[in-house]
Amino acid sequence: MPKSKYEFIYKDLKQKIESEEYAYQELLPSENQLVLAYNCSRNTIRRAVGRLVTDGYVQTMQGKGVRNIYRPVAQTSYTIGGIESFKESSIRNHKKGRSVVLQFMELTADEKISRRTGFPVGSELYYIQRLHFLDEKPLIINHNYFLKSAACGLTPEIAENSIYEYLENTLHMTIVNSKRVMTVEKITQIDEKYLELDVNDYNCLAVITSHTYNSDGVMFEFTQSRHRPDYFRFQDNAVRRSVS
Amino acid sequence: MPKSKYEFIYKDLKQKIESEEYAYQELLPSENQLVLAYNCSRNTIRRAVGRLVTDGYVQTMQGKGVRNIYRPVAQTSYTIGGIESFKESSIRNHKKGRSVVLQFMELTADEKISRRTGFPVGSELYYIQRLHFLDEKPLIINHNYFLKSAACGLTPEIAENSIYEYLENTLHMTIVNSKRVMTVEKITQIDEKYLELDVNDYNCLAVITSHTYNSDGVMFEFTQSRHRPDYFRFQDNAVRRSVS
DNA sequence: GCCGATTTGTCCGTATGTATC
DNA sequence: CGATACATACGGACAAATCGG
Repeated sequence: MPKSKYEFIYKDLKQKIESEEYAYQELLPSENQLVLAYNCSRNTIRRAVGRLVTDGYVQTMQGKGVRNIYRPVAQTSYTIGGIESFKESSIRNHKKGRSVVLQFMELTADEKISRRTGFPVGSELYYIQRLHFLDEKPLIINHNYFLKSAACGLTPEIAENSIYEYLENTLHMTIVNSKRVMTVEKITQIDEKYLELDVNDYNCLAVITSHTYNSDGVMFEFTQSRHRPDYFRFQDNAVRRSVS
Repeated sequence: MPKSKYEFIYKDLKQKIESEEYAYQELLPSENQLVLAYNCSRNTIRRAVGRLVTDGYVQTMQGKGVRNIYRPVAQTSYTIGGIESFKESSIRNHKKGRSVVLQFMELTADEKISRRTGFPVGSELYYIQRLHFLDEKPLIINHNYFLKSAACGLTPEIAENSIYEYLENTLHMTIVNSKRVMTVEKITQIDEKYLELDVNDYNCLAVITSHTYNSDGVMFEFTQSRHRPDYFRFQDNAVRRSVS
């Protein structure tokens, strides 16, 4: 049971679009029709449709209607979405995921770590290095730094399963948003070894650096994800806005 | 003059945050206070704040307030945002941009081009290859395919300046959204030549493939942007949603 | 070209729920 | 408990764009 009405409508419409109940380029029912169908106010419909717009599922046209522009994609590789744990995206991509903890240690942020992660000097941190497999293929090396005061009680066993599951379900933390930067970097010896790469083949990989915040407003996680280039794929839908 | 009230408030708050009128981690005035300050309804405030949330500028906390989490970033490299022309992002990054047209031709989509671009077989297209310089450094090679029926009248001269400016201001097209996929690919001889890369240094680059739609719902542009890896940087703010 | 019907966009006011302090 | 804050939802009004007659 979804907690809100507009979220129910959003998911219902999304599912109808994905199952091609509306054809590509077809107009959805008008807002007023949807108001009757879902027995709610126009604002509620508009909120649901707004999410579909940002998802790139539909586009709205003043005076005309709401057009379905969703195309089912052949997912040849691993796709990244919002904020997800590796476990969650494995499930979404219908693949079998497995994680191995390469390192697990506690440390205190010095000048160098502080510059790299954004945590203040002196912060008590967990540092975790993990290798993620998808269908038994090593695809991602993660370097996680968690603020000990926010993620206390982490163990290698938890890290092997799902850290987010622990933070959300056991510590009852609410993860809110994540600022990410994507770059391309040279591979290191560690990458080469664990991701089974050959420098003569690819000598770079895709790197996602993220600062993640919880509902207390504290940046509790800094992560660098290093992705095998031949399996990396990041999807996005951008909306054009007036050039101010 | 912005066309809408909420957009004015959004930009005003954004500017106040960027100029650090509110400190990092400080709470913004409550919605009710903002209602008084801007002399508008609470809905309007909430729309403005909602955009700031998706921008990663603030986070809202039920029962507490709206916290500023914006950090001014040292922009060492070229940053990509929403849907922008190269000219627009050059200006936003305060750099001097210049574009050179390497190829300009008209062609008809055959089976192979259709598979690559998503345009139906037989579509009349412009194919444009351009090299973009930033501060006289070659950073991006673009391969553009434009639907002739939507972008008619394109010339190499326009392509050298700004195609989007032509489409929006002369043809009065409204560009709406763009589905993008980011990957890492091996460099080609063309990349090596024009981007002045050395295979022994980097042998990959960042590739952004995009399908762009206008307000008529037609996919009028397919573009592959190939970015010099050492200057590529893509920023993003992701929001965590319930795992349905 | 004009008019009216339809549809989305913006804005308002209000009521109620829920979380925080 | 009450006051304050954000979250959800409703209903109404008018503007702006589109389309058909």
